[in-house]
Amino acid sequence: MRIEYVEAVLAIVRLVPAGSAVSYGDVAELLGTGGPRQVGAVMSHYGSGVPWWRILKASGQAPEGHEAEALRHYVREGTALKGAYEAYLRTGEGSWRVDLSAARWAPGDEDFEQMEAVAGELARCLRKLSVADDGMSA
DNA sequence: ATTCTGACTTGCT
DNA sequence: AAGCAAGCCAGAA
Repeated sequence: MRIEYVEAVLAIVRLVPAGSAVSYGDVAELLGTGGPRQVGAVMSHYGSGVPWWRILKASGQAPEGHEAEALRHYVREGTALKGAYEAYLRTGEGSWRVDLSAARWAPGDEDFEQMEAVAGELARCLRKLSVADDGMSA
């Protein structure tokens, strides 16, 4: 995992406002590089410093192993939820999910600008690196 | 080079 | 709703 890629992912995550969320696949798409699993890998290893709970599975399920903490954030931020989350808060039992159809982040014009800047910079770095690789193999 | 693994997704049961 | 298989992208062994 290139450090440039990690930084790009984290930059996108920081743009997601409280109360909303996007899927790993969404981030990958915005980035234009890699896939959902790459984004997941970045969050797994480097996500502790950003609002990681705003990035989740396309199904709306919180990241494995962090459901309880994520739910606290959702409730505090007023993120749209569906299912028996209240019961989960009390007993730790029951299934619930983020209602992505309602909470999914809709980037504004300024957001697009920043994302484009991030994606562009990443693309530039990766292009440079691939050129270097070609040089090595030749 | 090959195989395994994973904070993923989608489609099918 | 829940489980499963396949597809997917990359890093690690």
